[in-house]
Amino acid sequence: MLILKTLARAPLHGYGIAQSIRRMSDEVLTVEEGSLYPALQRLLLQGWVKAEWKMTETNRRARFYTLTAAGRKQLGVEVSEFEQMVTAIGRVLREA
Amino acid sequence: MLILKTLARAPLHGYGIAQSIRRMSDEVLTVEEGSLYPALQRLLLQGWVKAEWKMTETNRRARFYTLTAAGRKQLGVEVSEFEQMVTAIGRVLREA
DNA sequence: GCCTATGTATAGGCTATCTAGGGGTTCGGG
DNA sequence: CCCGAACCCCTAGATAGCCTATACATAGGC
Repeated sequence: MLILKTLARAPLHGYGIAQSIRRMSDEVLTVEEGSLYPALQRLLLQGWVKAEWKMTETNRRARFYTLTAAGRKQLGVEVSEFEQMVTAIGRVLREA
Repeated sequence: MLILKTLARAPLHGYGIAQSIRRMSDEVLTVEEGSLYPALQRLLLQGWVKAEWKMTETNRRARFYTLTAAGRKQLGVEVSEFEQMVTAIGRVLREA
C-alpha cells in the first residue's frame, strides 16, 4: 500500500521509493531492500505497476516504476481496508 | 496487543477472547484458533499472561488467562508503538 | 441419539519479512 | 589517482506468524 501510494505521486525507482517512505514517515517506517524488491516483483506480476529503465537526475541507470490504472484502483481498495482495520482496532483499544 | 487489551478488562478463556475481539470490532477482526492458541503460548512464555483452569458460567472446564503486571506494561508499549506506526502510515497516505 | 455451541490444542502450508550478502556506478576529497 | 560515501539493483536463506484443517471433549436442546 505504501509503495503504491508513493508511486501515485510520481514514478520512482526502488531506492527512491524507500527513501521517500522513510522521509515521509519521519523515519518511523523503513522498507528494507530485501522486502522492497520482492514486493515490487509482486506488484509487477499483479499488473499494479509497470517498470522501465531510465536515467536519474544524478545520471544513473535506474528502474522507474509507474502506477497503472489497476494499481490506482488497488490502492483505493487497500487504503479502504486499512482504514477499516485501524478503526476496528481502535474500537477494541478504546473499549472500557 | 488485542489479546492483552482484552485481558486487561478481565481474565478470560481462549474461546471468550476470540468472541470478544470479534464482537468489539463489529465483526471486522477475527482471531482464528490457529493464531490464538499459539499466540497465548507466546504470551505465557513472555510472562505477560498467566493461566489457570477454572469452570465457566456454563459449567465447562476452561483455561482462564490473566494479564500480569509485565503484561500490562507490555500492552502500553505495544499500543504506543501501534499508534506511532498508524500515525506514520497516515502521514504517508495523506501526503500530497 | 444427534446437532450445535462451547471449549482446548497442534501440524503443515503459505507468505512476507529481515539479514546478509552479491553486483555495479558516480562524484568529491585527500 | 585512489577511496569512501552515496546511489542503485537484486537474491538466498532464515525466521516468524497467520490460516486451514484437524483432533478431541462436554453441555444442552430437540
